[in-house]
Amino acid sequence: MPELPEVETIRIGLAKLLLGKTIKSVTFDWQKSFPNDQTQVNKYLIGASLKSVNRRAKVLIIELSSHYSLVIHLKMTGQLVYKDKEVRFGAGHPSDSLIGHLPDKSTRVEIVFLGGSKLFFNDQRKFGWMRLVASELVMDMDFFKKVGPEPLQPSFTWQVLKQRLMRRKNSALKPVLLDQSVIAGVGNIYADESLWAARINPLTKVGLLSDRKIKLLHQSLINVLVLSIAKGGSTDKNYVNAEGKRGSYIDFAKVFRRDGLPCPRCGREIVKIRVAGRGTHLCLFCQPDIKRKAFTKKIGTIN
DNA sequence: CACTTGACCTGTCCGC
DNA sequence: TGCGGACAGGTCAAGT
Repeated sequence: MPELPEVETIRIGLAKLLLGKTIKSVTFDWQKSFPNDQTQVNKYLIGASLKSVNRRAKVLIIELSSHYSLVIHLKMTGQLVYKDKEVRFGAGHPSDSLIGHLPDKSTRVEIVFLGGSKLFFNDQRKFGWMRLVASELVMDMDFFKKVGPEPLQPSFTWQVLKQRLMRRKNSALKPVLLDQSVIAGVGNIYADESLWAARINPLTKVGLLSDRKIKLLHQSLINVLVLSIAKGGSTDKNYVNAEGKRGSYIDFAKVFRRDGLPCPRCGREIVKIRVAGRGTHLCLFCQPDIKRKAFTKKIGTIN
């Protein structure tokens, strides 16, 4: 669930809360969540201070003074929550926070800083991971070597999008948008939302897209991602920011998780289908299947 | 080689 | 109320 806007929101929060802090100790309860050996942890993590917090695609990279970095992928249910000694979660409006007492049963890694504040890596489904990697080797990790362009960089023009998409001409568009080697950071929520905004059916073959449609998709992707970052991301079930707070983008979503409700543009019912194994939300009227349209036209001609 | 399916996990929800 | 199964959806590996 954490996609580009959620990870970016966490990055901004962590940068504000963690920079300059020194790591005192680390504990973990699930080997796969943090597979480094104890020698490396003692040498490069304990005693190191935090220099910067960066993001590439859906991955966080916390650079340490030891010339090592903590590379973190939250996958679907991962959370990174900072807790200062003084901060009391549960204070404020109850709907603001999903986090109660920490650590809890989904806490996989707990990092304690000098002074007593803590960073919790929670992950219900244990798909996420955190890894200690020499900073100069981070971009050599397999994932980064093949990952596509950042959609919010100015260099991500519609022509770049077109060129990346056209490597997969025969594929349905949606799975291509989700492919991190094509574009970085887009997941299920923002794929559905940007396709709705651009009025493109998710099953449309990439090779059938006109330049006009690609320009529209390009702008829609950027609009959706920028708005979501401004709203602090989407909280569907698990996602919270570095302070344990929800994001509100889901209130602005037009189709995602809105099956059965009226399309905000035409009023017809939003449907949920399965595309490449993933739940996909769309308006069949606003996002007609190009193939089906062509077929209908052909029948019409025969008649 | 392009594309699909299964594995990794746990919690929740739905039907019987 | 319990129980099995589907579903949630990011990424890699394996299969067609």
